[in-house]
Amino acid sequence: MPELPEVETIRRGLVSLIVGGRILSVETRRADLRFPFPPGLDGLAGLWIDRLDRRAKYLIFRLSDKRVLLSHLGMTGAWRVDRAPRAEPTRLGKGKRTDVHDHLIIGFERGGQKAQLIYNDPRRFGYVALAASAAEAPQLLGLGPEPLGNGFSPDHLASVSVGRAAPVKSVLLDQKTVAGLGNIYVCEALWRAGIAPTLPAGRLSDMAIARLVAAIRAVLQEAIAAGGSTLRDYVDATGAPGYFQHSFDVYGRAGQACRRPGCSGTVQRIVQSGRSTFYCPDCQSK
DNA sequence: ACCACTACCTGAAGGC
DNA sequence: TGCCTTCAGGTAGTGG
Repeated sequence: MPELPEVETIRRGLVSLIVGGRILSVETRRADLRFPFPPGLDGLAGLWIDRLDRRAKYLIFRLSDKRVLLSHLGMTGAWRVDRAPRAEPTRLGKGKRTDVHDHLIIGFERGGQKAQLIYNDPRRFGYVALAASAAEAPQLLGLGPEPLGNGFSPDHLASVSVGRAAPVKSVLLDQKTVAGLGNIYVCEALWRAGIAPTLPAGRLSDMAIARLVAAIRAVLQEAIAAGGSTLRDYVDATGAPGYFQHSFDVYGRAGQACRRPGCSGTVQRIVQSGRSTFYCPDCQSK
């Protein structure tokens, strides 16, 4: 599901619902997601949620004892807030608020009102982790710069591309290169920059690198403004879908006409490193 | 160090 | 209706 724009959209939606809240209880519905739940989750009761930040595709819940709860959403992870208490599992039938894929339920109180912060993840590729601080979270070490921050520059992309034989598509998907891109936005950015996804990263010209950095920034900013992209099941913290999928130029458009003015090419689907790549061979040539 | 491939898990969609 | 195959927003681990 979620690349940087979707995670950022979820973060923004959750902030106004949970920041300032006090955790009352933590319930896990099964022993593990992709990785086992960390021990001591129930020990979070009594702490306040001071802030909610994002780094790359991770949500960072900052707690009042300075610890952080990290959340990676994998392919299908989602957070939502239920205002009313959930129905007990014994109450079945229509209108039930339970879901077999609700794996983590954090009860909290905010402004005198009780609510639940719920993590749902059908495929369970996501996970949560606890760390003494964000700086000490191993998951965040080694991540490349934020694509919308100052650390992501043509110079940076050029320096990590030197000598690389791997296709530029694969290098951009590597979170050590730049943190937060996924399959959709890499395809879209390469199309905007007019660069073939198969080009070895080390053969990018300085001009191409400059176009690519600008394209990555632009597509992510536009996607955030649109609330992310909903392919099948992604929704934000309030249950609303994104709508950037209507702006895709290549992703999911195999066999359709290239949208670049003056280009008469057809979008192709190929497989790189086991993942679908969508591009126009006619205008993505360098 | 680099690169490609596989596994992890569930569900939706399409073909027959 | 149902069975089977393919595909899906990610990434950690393995082996060449």
